[in-house]
Amino acid sequence: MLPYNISESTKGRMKTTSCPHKKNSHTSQHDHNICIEKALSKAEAVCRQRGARLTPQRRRVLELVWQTHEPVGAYDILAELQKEMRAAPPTVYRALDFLQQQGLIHRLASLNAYVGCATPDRADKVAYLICRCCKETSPLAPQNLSSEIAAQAERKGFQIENQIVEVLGLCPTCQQEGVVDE
Amino acid sequence: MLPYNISESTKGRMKTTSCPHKKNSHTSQHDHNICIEKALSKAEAVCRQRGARLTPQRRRVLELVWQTHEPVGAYDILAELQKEMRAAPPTVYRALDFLQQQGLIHRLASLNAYVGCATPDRADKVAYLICRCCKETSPLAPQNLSSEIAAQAERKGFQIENQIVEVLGLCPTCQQEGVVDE
DNA sequence: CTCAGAAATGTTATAAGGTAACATCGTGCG
DNA sequence: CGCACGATGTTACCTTATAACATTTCTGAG
Ligand SMILES: [Zn+2]
Ligand SMILES: [Zn+2]
Ligand SMILES: [Zn+2]
Ligand SMILES: [Zn+2]
Repeated sequence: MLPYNISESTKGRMKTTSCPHKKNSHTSQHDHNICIEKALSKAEAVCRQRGARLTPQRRRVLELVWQTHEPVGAYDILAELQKEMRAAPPTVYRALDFLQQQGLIHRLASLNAYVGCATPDRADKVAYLICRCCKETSPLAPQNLSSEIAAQAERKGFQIENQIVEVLGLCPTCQQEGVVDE
Repeated sequence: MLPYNISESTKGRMKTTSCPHKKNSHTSQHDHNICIEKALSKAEAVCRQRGARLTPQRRRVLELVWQTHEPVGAYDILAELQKEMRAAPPTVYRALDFLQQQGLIHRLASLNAYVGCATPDRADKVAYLICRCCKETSPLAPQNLSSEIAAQAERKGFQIENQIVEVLGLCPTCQQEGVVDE
């Protein structure tokens, strides 16, 4: 058996959640292949323009992140990669680091997971709503947040490099379904 | 040797950072014992008022979190506790969970670490500036941020339960000292 | 072309953070 | 007393991430 094999609990967890009403999820309401294609071609364009090397592996990892609109864990990606090749954690983390640097994905610190970014060309600071039940994410318009943060930081002489805004709660669907208790 | 023993790299890391100019840190510019005393007495008061039980262990963990204004890792606290008693990770995490529920500490998701909260009586959502070099944290005024977030969330029918705002960068001191490269 | 340096990837091992599950203890109340 | 409940103890394990070093692949200068 390979080293770094994936535990049963992790195995096959890709795309599944504890959410009882995944049927209504964003992902199932549209042709997601289009999302993936768009993301990949945009990534190619952005990297070409910047002289960044979107190697086949990095591209593949990006594709795997984009398999769903839910945040995906690094080891979920590793498990998928291992179906195709021999792979160890550093392979995945390096690719994720690269993709993050290029703004092609974002890491959600509250979930230790990654989501694809649909607008890697915009240097926008990012903010997300995250449903604690179905894990769906929804980007917030960052302008006002960022400017307020920037103003306060400037007042203190603090030089911003990165900002994390993650709002946890219940999405409309999960509220309707009566999901309760924190 | 005890189980859950602390690695050499972690051992004694409490209160140390990679920051070359810790001398200027907030912590060294004031009588920190006052901070600790204030925090503990406030905690007692808050818990008494709420009927929450600030047991000796929980109190001790809170005290350890307050040893510094820097964020402290759970295993750093464990290491300190183990100098006094036999202790395992759940002991620390349970105490941290309790303290967090009471708003006595906050977890910084971007650092996997915890800081004491000086205003546990206020139900304010919290936001922090975090220096990537010296790790000092500085709370942001959350009102405008929270109201902007609330407005956007409401527009989407999203029910907020918790929010994380962590701004990473360089504090004034570290900028002066010429810390560079991201 | 070629070869040296840089960038990317492979490989092994381990660190660091966190939780499940079940046993035990202590205290207050019927 | 005896039981219910919250807190703590204990063992074992899981998940996430990185260090360190070897090897391969790419790229550009000469
Ligand atoms: Zn889609
Ligand atoms: Zn939901
Ligand atoms: Zn202080
Ligand atoms: Zn600093």
